[in-house]
Amino acid sequence: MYSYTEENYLKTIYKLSEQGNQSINTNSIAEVLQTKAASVTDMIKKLADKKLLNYEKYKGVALTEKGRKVAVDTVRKHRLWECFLYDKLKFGWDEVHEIAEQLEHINSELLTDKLEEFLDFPTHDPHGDPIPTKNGVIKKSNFILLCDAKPNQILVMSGVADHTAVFLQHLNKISVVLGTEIQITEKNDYDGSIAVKLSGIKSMYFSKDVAKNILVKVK
Amino acid sequence: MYSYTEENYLKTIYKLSEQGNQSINTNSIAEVLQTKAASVTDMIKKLADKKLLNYEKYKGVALTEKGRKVAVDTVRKHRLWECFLYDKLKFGWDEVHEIAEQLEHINSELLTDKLEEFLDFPTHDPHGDPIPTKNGVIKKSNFILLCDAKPNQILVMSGVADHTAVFLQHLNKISVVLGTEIQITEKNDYDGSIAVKLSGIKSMYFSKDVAKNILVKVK
DNA sequence: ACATTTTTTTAGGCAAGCCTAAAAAAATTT
DNA sequence: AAATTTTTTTAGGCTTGCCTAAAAAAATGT
Repeated sequence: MYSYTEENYLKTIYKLSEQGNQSINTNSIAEVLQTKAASVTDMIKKLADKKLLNYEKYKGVALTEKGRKVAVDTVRKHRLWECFLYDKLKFGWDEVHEIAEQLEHINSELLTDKLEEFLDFPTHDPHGDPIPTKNGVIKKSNFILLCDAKPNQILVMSGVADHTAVFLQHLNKISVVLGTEIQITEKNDYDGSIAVKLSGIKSMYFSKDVAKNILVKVK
Repeated sequence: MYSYTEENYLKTIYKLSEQGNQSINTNSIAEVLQTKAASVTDMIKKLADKKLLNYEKYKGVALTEKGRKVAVDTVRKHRLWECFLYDKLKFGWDEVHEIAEQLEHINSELLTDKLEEFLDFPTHDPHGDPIPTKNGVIKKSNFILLCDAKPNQILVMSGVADHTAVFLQHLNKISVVLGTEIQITEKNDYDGSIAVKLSGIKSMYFSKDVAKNILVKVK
């Protein structure tokens, strides 16, 4: 239906909208997609012709409902494939993204549905991101950043704000995975670092850089 | 590494070579790939430049060892994905080919290896075709055509010569699947039809068209 | 052997998706 | 408000993979 490239543009615009930006500008799309502004303008025109987004010269773009559906479906497929790679093929959570970038473009509604069933209708991917339903509904998670959480509560590691492989590998090294219980024992205003207790046992320090990229919920 | 299109050309040339043809001509490639002879000449030149095949003007082409490896690996991935779709996602054997045509181009050696392990190292795909090993070795099956088999022996349905969805659906309808026991009770020279007994119970007739597209081995 | 048909290649062109360089519009600074 | 900077768009060009039409080579028929 839509090309690999078109789907990637739509997905990128969708994700930029989610991050609060109202209307998405050419340069930010170019940056995410590692391409040039002129190429983005070309593609934007094409997608506007196909009614996938609204575009007014020099004013940025916004997805139409049609465009949003395509984008969300691509995200859905991406996250389902990540679950498959992680749960069934035993890939690490730092390895699944790249392969899912390819798999998300496989075109078969029946395949997506059967995959979802095979995985037992997962609600979140291996990074804690919610999986859109077939109808395009995404349940907003009520996770908070670890750096914003109150001390002493028992928190459950539920997701990441930084999805890069290096960050995920760092979390592996310090044994923080989805489901790990975290209790903040001390907050340092000076550098934003925190002292934590993991699974009620292991005490350690998290730098602000780490604390601001871990999503938790109160147990 | 190689594009979707390049892999499809190599796979097509490989399959035409397997069917006995020594050197593969332009028109036959065009026919399989549903394209024009001029386009094939274009691509052949490109693949020859990349040392994936040997090409002499007007003399047809033959894969190099390098080209054969790419082709066989594509076949390997295709058949492994077919197993996944059939065994794990419960697709019918008439539905798996089309989706595997997309999945076979996913580029990750680790993924292929982990998929193979997850499927428990299958040796044959849902149509009875052998799965190449990681090193590119394909075990030649010693299956024979049902129409060439001797009467009264107990035969085991082991593969198909015709891979079209209509034929596979027809086999579904008459309850012939991989593993079904078939005994030829009568051969009719006039029209090539045969009388068979399925699983030692059900008697029925197979037309020559059916009998010549079923592969069996002697039990 | 020569004429005809078939196959293959060449030539030139098109769409998708990318690029650079230049122009135009918008935003920012002074 | 004018000048400067940044952002965006346009113009023109590239590669990949496809096409049609015409030319060239090979195969076939007489």
